[in-house]
Amino acid sequence: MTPTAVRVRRAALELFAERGFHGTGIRQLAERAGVSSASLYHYMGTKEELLVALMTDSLERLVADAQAAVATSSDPVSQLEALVRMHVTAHASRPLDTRVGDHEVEALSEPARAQVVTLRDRYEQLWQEVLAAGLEDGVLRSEHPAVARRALLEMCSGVARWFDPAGPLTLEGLADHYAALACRLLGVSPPTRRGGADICV
Amino acid sequence: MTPTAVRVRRAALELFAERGFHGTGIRQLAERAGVSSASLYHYMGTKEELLVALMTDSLERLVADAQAAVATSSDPVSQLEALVRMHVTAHASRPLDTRVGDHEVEALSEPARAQVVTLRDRYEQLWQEVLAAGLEDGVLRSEHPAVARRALLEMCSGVARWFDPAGPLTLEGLADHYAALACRLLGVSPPTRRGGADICV
Amino acid sequence: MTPTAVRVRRAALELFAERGFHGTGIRQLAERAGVSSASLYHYMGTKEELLVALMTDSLERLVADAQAAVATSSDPVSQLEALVRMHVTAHASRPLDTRVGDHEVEALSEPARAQVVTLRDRYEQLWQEVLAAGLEDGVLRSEHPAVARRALLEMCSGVARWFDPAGPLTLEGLADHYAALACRLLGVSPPTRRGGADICV
Amino acid sequence: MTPTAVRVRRAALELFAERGFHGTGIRQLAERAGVSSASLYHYMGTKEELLVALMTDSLERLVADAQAAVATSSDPVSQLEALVRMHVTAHASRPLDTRVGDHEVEALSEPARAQVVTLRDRYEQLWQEVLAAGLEDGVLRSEHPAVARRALLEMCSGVARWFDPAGPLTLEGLADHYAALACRLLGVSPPTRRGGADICV
DNA sequence: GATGAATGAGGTTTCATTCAT
DNA sequence: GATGAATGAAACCTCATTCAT
Repeated sequence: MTPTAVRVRRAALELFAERGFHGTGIRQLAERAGVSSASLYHYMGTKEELLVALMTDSLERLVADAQAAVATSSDPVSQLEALVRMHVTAHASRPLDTRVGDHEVEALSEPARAQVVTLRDRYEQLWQEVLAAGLEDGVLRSEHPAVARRALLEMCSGVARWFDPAGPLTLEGLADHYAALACRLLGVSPPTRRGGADICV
Repeated sequence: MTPTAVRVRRAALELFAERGFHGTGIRQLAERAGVSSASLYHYMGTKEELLVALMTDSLERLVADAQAAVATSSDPVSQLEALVRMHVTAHASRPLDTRVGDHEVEALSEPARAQVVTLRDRYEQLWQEVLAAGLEDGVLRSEHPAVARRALLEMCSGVARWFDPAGPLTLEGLADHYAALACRLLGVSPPTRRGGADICV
Repeated sequence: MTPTAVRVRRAALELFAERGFHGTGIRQLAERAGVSSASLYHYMGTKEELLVALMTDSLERLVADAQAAVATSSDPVSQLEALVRMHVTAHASRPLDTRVGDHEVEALSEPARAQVVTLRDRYEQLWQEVLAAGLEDGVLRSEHPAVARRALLEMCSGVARWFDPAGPLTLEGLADHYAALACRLLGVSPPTRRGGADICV
Repeated sequence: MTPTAVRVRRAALELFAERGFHGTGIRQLAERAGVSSASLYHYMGTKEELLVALMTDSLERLVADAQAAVATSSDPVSQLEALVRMHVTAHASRPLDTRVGDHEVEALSEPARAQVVTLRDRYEQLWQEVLAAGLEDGVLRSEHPAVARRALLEMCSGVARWFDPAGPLTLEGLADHYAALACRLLGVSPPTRRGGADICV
């Protein structure tokens, strides 16, 4: 990718996150990227295809990272912790990607939307499998697993909307925090883990 | 409000929630409301003023309900529980309102945006006051109160994106669930409350 | 149709005939019709749909007139003469319609093109049936009927490109001329018709 | 001309004939010619200059061939037959050239249009001179010579729109056909020519 | 109260063309 | 000789809005 191509994608990411897909004009995009609006079309197909590219890249990266997270262990609790840490870190460090991914699915028309939704489902499927394994093993507990999964994801995704890297919390600290919270949410008894350290949620 | 006026607001709420403010055209609005696009202007000022009205109504109701929730008790823990129950119930039962309120603030231009942000801040201020009181009293505990407040709100607001009234969970059950979760998030020792019942989060 | 709608169609007909469909801009169209380019869209779908409407109307009229012409007699020679007179008259008096119909079929995209081609084929089918009947009866003669049909049509259609109503020839005279010519082209022996008058082609 | 230059001209001829000058984009041209759109500009001036070149070449060839046809004899009837045979052969064997020449004159801007029209007029002038000589000699007869000339030309040019070299008719046969037809059109008494053979038109 | 007609501004995209490499 | 990158102008079309009826 040429520097200009990178600038175009960066501009799109910023503007789609700030103002939404429909709220972003092609001319604003061009201005932010530092090219003419006609030149934009060397680096993208249509505005929508640009959105699809951004979403697809972001989701594919998330899926790959999730697969890697799951692969670190065969213990559902450890897998869940790894997923949460990865998810929170991703959302805190790349909030633009995730905000666009979360808010602009409705802006896509078929068949692009179906493709993106498929990717997102694949990602959530990984969480579901880990949760299901943990619930079957009895190391995780929940009255409403489906609800718990969504609540957990919403909570973790929320960091993209407020986390400030210049704030008092490091990415590492944030990930720790949320991993512990996830365990509580799913009934993992804390004392038996990590030498019983006093983890304040 | 005449029936048509109600239909216009309902249509706007649905479409702004579905497709976003910028993604909704005045003609779609008219069609959904069952009037001509010219007639729309008997029931609203501009498209943006319609959005402002929807947001303002929704937020004012939320603020009023929050004030009522806080007034039910002078105990910070009870107040927090009441806030959570109210917030979750509102988001689960009126997801369109809250989705519009959460996503479309950026679509407003000044000075409308400032007004809406002021209302939202007033709402969050109520949470902050309850949390601050609880933390000072020592009945709530948190390493990072600001983080905890936002994480809690994100988690609770999330229900607007997934709660299904036809699903297995009642609004009541959902509110119970989240009230308990909020307590855990803020270090309220469960055994001392409600006769030590085993509340599964 | 409102006066403005008529002006829009007239403008389109003139410009599409003069400069071609692709050579005519929406702004020229608007200017010629005396409306703004945005107002144009009250009277048409897209530019292409306007072209389709013009072509369809013109062809349907031609087909109807051809059916009427054929219905005037059961004698193939008389039918052919009626067809030629009608065709020549139509092309001489409405040259814009026929020029657009002849030149701009390629500008259409599917499925509109197929519809228009179907109409045109239906029209030519009428000629073919008359010719076939005449050939079978032996009152018409041709070495290459298919060639004769196309040559005849081309010759008759050509008047749209040069006939001048202010010139020395009346529409009536023109039609006479071409009817006689068609008879010669198809081997009708002139002496037996119209009392053997000296018809100069 | 280099092979690439030939390919460019061939591509332009095909596309201008298929889709018209305004309907053909520079990028389609490049693709059909197998070069980049920038490279196109090594082989042409502007798109319009390319059209002018194609038309000029085609018309100059036509003029030269017409002059040669006229030079074959001093008998107006023979000259007319030679012109018709040449014109029909040209239109049947090079339909792209003639279609572009016939349809795209309007696409030219001045002064190019004037040049092309001058060439076309020079061509038609040759026909007119032959017809005038024949009429004066009394070997050709027509009520409306101007009409006859245009009708004759339209009829002959029409072959470019339908002649199929793979069809039943050879170029030679086609030329014979049209030469005989032209004679009839202009009142040449057939019996006195070619030993009175029964020429079926 | 209701709407068809109208429009200036702006939407996204494509145009023919140039130029540095 | 060839081309990727770039662009001003213009393409078609839709926008939110107004107004006479």
